[in-house]
Amino acid sequence: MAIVSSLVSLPAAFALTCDLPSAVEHLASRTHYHKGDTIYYQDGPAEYGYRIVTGAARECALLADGRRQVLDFLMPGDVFGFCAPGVHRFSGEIIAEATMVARYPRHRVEMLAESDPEVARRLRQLAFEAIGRLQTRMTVLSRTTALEKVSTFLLEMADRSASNAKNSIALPMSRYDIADYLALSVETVSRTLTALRQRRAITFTGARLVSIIDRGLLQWCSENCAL
Amino acid sequence: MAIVSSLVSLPAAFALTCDLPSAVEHLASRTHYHKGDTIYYQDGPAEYGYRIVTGAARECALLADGRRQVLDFLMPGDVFGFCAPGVHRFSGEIIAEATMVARYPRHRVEMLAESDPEVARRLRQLAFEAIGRLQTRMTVLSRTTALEKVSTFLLEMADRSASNAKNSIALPMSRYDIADYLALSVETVSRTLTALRQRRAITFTGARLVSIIDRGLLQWCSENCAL
DNA sequence: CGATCGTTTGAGGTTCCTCAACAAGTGTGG
DNA sequence: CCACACTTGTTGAGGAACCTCAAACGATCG
Repeated sequence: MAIVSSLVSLPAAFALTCDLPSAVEHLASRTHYHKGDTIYYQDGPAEYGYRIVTGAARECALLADGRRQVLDFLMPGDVFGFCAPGVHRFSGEIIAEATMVARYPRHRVEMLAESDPEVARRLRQLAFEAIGRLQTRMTVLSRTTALEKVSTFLLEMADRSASNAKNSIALPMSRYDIADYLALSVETVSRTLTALRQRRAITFTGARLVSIIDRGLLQWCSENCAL
Repeated sequence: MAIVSSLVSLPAAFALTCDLPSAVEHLASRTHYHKGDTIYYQDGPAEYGYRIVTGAARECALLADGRRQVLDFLMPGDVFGFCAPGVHRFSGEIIAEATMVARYPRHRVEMLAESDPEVARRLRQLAFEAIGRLQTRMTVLSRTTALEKVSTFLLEMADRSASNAKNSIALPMSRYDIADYLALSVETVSRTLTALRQRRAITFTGARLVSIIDRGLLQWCSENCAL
């Protein structure tokens, strides 16, 4: 399995979006990955932070008994890997075909943060946002039925993925990924999607192309659950 | 319901433990709370960060349908409330009778971080630790049976609470709190604890006083699940 | 074309939730 | 002091939701 397809150090002028302060972006190098590539490995040294430029990835953990857990899906603009304490507790894996990832040497960013309050502030802000996202995710994982989980997931993806078409979702991940993200079995994810389709909350253009028909119904399902 | 029992601004010399840089501790004021008090409210303004000095608290969310979710238990030394974006997304509630909480004005701490790299670094570090804790918690919530959840919970509490007696746990929270923390029903929590007692993994000195007899068995239950 | 992967659907079993009752501890007021 | 309500914790019975096992179908790829 190819780990790194091509490593290109581009000058910062090529930056599509400057999510981080320019002083940090100057430290970045960009890599083009293919589906299935691993950016970093669980228990491997955590020397870099990352940002998705285009494409998509997942952060996942392999449990002792072989089960897999998807902790987060990473979409364009998402910054990750900065908070790892020495070693990565999870692995970062590419799920979309043409994915571009910006890489930042953590040690040098840390040094930058020591002298540049703006960098420090931005890092803090990113960490706080990550905490908020994780807390929201916890409220979804806990206390929810399959219908609530899947509905919430679709709304989340509609929000995060397409900036233009709010009701058209191109899911970059498989049903297995969704299942491991929501702590459900693949079959339950599939059945729940079918149920949502039969209730005319969504339609499928393809297996991974979802259109939201009735957003109100979807939101109702994501909160209220009981059908 | 009493919200704030007594508000005492103590000089930093009274600090029991200085978890934050002394420049930050100088901004702290300390409050003594009683069981049931609320430190801050969901959707209320987030002007302060907090640290538990003694006692225990919980951070919890009230869902639309009335269900409650405990996002975290807060034990002595735990810093929280710094990452709230303007308003608190959850409420902070005291669960132990005599609980002392240190309070830090967020705005002034932020200003301090702008000029003092050490403060900024410590805040970053705290945020990163919080992220790690949340990620661990997610792996517990997902993909686990009741036995796994409760076993993991007991081990976590044994680790966090008592510094001296590693195998004796004084749980400050009720079974309801545990249930809402693990996303289980109270009955399941109770039954699972009984099961662990019958298997001689733990014993009860009281309803909230647990002793670990067979830590290996408990760890096995927390990972392997299937009995 | 065969093989593998991803997705969907069906049947059966297990876990956990819900409803219900009971016991122990605590506080209140007569 | 005791009756009473209330809280907290435990246990039982029944049912619903979800997981597991199994099979079938379409798509992709060598």
